[in-house]
Amino acid sequence: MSKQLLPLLDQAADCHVPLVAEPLTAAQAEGLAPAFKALGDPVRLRLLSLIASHEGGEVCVCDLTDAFDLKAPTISHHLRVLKATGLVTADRRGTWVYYRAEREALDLLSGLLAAPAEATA
Amino acid sequence: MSKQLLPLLDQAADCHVPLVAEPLTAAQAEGLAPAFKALGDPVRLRLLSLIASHEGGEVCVCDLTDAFDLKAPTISHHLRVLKATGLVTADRRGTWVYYRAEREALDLLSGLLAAPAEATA
DNA sequence: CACTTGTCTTGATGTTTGTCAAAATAGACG
DNA sequence: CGTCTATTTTGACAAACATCAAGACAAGTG
Repeated sequence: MSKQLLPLLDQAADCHVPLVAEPLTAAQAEGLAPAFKALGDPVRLRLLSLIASHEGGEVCVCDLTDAFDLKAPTISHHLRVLKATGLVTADRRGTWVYYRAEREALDLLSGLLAAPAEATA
Repeated sequence: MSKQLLPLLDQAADCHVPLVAEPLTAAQAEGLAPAFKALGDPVRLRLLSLIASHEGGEVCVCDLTDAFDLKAPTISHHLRVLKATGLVTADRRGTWVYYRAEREALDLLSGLLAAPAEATA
């Protein structure tokens, strides 16, 4: 119920209106910026894409590590950033840890950038 | 014609498919990340929102400066970042410079995060 | 041409960030 | 319980960043 799926997006959850429609408040902007910042790194963007697009909805870290020329700690660091914003969630099952994309968070951000219903000139 | 409305989003313009649908290539991610990074700062997020939501579609820098507790050079810096990614365009008319949001760029990013047509489970 | 106002550029500074090596934790398997 | 693999945490360092003061540039006004 009061599950906190979107840690950093929480306070901003009340703005389902595109930022094109009305100016964000300073508080909303501070709540939303970390999510975009998390997407602002090529590695994290690919990580999220790999996770979100993977069949079954979840991916083992071991599979993610192989897709990059980066050491495991670096991948782990980026995953933590994504997790901190609520864009993904982690779930350990035995030896392996699986990451899953949080569509709710993606929808929030997508809607924020979308055009407001009507026109697109 | 070959107008370059989306400087940094240019190379990534060929991915109109949500990142949920299929994994981004490294090149696509590198092309897109700067745009999200530009949105990853509270000040820039508010700036974009102020510009995009303003009646008439454009805003004078002088109006933007007043909305923040920041010096003019700082605002100018953030506007330049937004401009470099193609999220906004600038246009000097006489004494004042007007900024305008580039809906094409916003649509691209929004679509990238959107769910792929069908389900939303 | 001088003066004023609006905007941007340059240079400097303290903070944040991406990356890795080394060490720590978590679980499986003898 | 010891050992092996998977993942995370810690610590360190260079690169990138946000911010400002000072100065430069643009354009309108006397």
